[in-house]
Amino acid sequence: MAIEHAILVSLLEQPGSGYELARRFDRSIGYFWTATHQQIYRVLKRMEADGWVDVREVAQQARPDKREHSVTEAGRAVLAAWLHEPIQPDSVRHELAVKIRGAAFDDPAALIHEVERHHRAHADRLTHYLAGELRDFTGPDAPARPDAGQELQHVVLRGGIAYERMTLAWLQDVLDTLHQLAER
Amino acid sequence: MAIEHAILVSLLEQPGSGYELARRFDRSIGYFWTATHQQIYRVLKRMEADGWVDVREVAQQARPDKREHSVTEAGRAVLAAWLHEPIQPDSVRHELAVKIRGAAFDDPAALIHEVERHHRAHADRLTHYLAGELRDFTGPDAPARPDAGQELQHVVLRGGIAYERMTLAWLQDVLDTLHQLAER
DNA sequence: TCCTTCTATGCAACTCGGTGCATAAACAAG
DNA sequence: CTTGTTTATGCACCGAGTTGCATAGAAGGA
Repeated sequence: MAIEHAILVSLLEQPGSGYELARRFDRSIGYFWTATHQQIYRVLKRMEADGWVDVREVAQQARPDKREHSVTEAGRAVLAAWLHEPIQPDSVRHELAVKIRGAAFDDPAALIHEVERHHRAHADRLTHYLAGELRDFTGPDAPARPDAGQELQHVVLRGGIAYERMTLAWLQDVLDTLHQLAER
Repeated sequence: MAIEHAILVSLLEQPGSGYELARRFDRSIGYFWTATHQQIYRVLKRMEADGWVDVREVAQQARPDKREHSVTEAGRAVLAAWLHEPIQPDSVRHELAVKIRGAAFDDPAALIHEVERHHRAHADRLTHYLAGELRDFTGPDAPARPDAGQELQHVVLRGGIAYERMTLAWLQDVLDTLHQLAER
C-alpha cells in the first residue's frame, strides 16, 4: 500500500488541508501510519492531478488561506479497489529487539536505562489511548449508538491499547532479564 | 538505525556469507528486521570497504565458493557506539488498521475473509515461534545453563510470542466487530 | 519595531529499500 | 545432454520517504 490510501481514509472521515492532514498523522491515524508534511503535500498534488481529490480554496480569519481537499468518486473507487486487494505481510522493523540481541556483545546492563525509557514512553502512549477511548467511545459524552465508522475506529484503537499493554509487559520481562544478567 | 547494525549482530552471533545472511533474514533475526539479498550484498560491500568486516574466501564441495564475513574490532566498536545511542520511537506502518478504518466507506463484511487470512497467518507464526522456543530454550535439548546471548535471544523471542498472541486476540475482536456490523 | 510562534505550502537533494534482471558453479532429473 | 534447482553474488533502475531549506500571512510579546 501507499500513503495515498491512508490519506483517502482520513479525507473521507473529514475533508481538510495538507496542514490539517499532517497534524492528523501526528495523532489519530498517525498511530498506525506515519507521514511528514512534505510527503503529504507531494502526494496530495499527485492525487489532485489524478482526480482522486477536489480542492476548495478556503479563506480564514486570523490565519492564512488553506486548500481543503475532498475525495472524489474516482478517489473512492481507488480506495475501494485497494480494500479488496489482499495485504502483503507487513515488513517488521523492531529496532529494540536488534539492540537487545546485540547487547550480548556489549554490556547488557547498559541497556537498562534505554529499556526503562521505552517503558515510560509506552506507558504514556497507553494513557493517551485510554483517555481517547474514554472521550470518544466509552465515556458519558460518547455516542450511545455508534455508527459503523465509529465502531471500526474503536476496534482499531482497542488494537493500539492491546499493543501497548503487551509491549509494557514484555519490556518488564526484558528488564527482569537484564537485571538477572547484571547480577552474574 | 540501519540494516548495518542488524548485520553486525547476526555476524557476531555467527560469521557467514551474504547468502547465509539473507536466509537468516528470512527467519531468526528476520522476524524483527527484514532485508532482501540485494540490500545485504550492497551493505556488506560498504561495510567491507569501511573495515567493519573481514572477508575470507571459502571453497566448498558440491557448491560454489562463498565469501565469509566476520566482524572486525572496528565493526564491534561501531555496534557498541550504536548500542549506546537512544532509539527514536519506531515509525508504525499498520496497513490492516488503515484498511479497517477505510472499510467504513465500503462494505465492512468484505474484510472478513482478509482478516481471517491474517488470523491464520499469525496463528502459523505463533506455532513456529513456540516450536523454536521449545527447540532452543525450553525443551530437553536446550542448554541447562544458557549464556547471556541465549537469554537475550530468548527474551526477544518471548516478545515475538507475546506479539502474536496479542494480535490473534485483537483479530478475533475485529472479526466479532465486523460480524456485528454485517448483521445490521 | 523586531522577534517569535503558529498556520500553511512547497522545492531540492539525498538515502534507503524493493523489483527486475543477470551471471555462474554444481548437481539431479528427464 | 538439456533442463531445472540450489547455492552464491551482483548491477541498474525506480519509487518512497527523510532532511534541510524557503516562503508567507497573521498574531502576540519584548
